Amino acid sequence: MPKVTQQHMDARRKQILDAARRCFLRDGFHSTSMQDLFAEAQLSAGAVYRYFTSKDEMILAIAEENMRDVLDITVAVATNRQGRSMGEVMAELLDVIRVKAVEEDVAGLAVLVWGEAMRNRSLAHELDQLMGGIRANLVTLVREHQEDGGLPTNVTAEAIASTMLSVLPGYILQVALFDPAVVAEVPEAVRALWPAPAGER
Amino acid sequence: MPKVTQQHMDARRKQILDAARRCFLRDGFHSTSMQDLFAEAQLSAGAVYRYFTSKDEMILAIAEENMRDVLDITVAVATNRQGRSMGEVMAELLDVIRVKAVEEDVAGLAVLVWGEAMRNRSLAHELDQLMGGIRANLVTLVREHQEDGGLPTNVTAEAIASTMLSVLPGYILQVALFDPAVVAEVPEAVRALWPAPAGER
DNA sequence: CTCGTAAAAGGGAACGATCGTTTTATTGGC
DNA sequence: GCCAATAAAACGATCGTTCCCTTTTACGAG
Repeated sequence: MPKVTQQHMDARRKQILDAARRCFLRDGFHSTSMQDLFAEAQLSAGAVYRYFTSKDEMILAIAEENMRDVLDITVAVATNRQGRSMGEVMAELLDVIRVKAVEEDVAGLAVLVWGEAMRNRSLAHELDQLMGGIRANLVTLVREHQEDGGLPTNVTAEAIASTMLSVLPGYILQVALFDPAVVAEVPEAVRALWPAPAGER
Repeated sequence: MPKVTQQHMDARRKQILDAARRCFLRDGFHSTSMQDLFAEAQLSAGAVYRYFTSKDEMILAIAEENMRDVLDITVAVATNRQGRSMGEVMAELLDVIRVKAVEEDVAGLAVLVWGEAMRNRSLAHELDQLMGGIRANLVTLVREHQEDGGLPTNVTAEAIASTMLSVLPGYILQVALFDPAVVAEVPEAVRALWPAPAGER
């Protein structure tokens, strides 16, 4: 017989996760102490440990949430193609990521997750699946643009998609760590590098 | 009046740094304890602290060494251009990085450094300078290939170079964390995406 | 060449601090 | 008056680092 409503529990959980996000972004996963986190969440140890059994579980929850966000972004952008060139799709993807980086620090968290995946095999596996999912979305796009002449056909669609995919972490890294002005021109360049074929312009 | 030779001290320092590299790659910077490191180096605490005043100093030394390695690689590849297409230069760069990733774990260490830069502003600044240096090398290459028609001229050379630069972290991330087969085709695709202009083939 | 010596290098126990977590005590709604 | 929810103190473990003692080293004197 719960004493509080489900929505209250959900709100508490969100309150804790939001505080954890801020702490982790400020100090990194392992330099954030649980004491820091309690203070940030304005809760006691007992309260937090009622919702999460360990620090690792919180790290995992936040990492997975961030990976879901990134996948959702790419699916949304890749689905809405309607005759745009490959460069236009990629440029929009980068722009959306930049916005989400400013609003929710999606980029900074992603960089932290990469580092954590280096010493956490299951997290690395989840990251592998995330990137595999993004690549799958890109492959179908690439294939369409190979057929209409917008992309070379002497290599596989998978190879080109992997290259497009490789642009994302570099962009995310720079948005997370440096002045955004450094990569401000990249979407524009991406559009120029992979325009619509001459016949369709 | 030193009591041991300089080369002995250099050897000890290298012995410690090599052990630290292995530890950091295995457990990450902050989950590696100094005790782990003493055991890996087969030295006592007193011995290690004679060569490094703190753990952070060791992290910094290893991070800077790795950044120097990456810059050296790009300078070497970018200098040896001799009429190759932009795609060929980038493909060779990726291939060299893959080899160095297997031999010396350059890629894994780079991913760790990115994460550390998130909570260390001076390290982030050094990383910014590293990427700025790589971009500077790419800009001159891009400019040449814009002139011979191999790359579009409706965007700046800096913008295109930034895009090329963005491919590197994504490639490094995947080489460090996943099966290398995942990105095996990328160099080939890069060659196809940015070939020499038709007139020069 | 041999030995004595000063000083640096190395070993390892021990330090206080802080870690993540658990336990205990108290509160407050039903 | 019960019981979930929270707060706060306390836990043992382990952290990075320091201290002190022993060993090893280079080098000058005989």
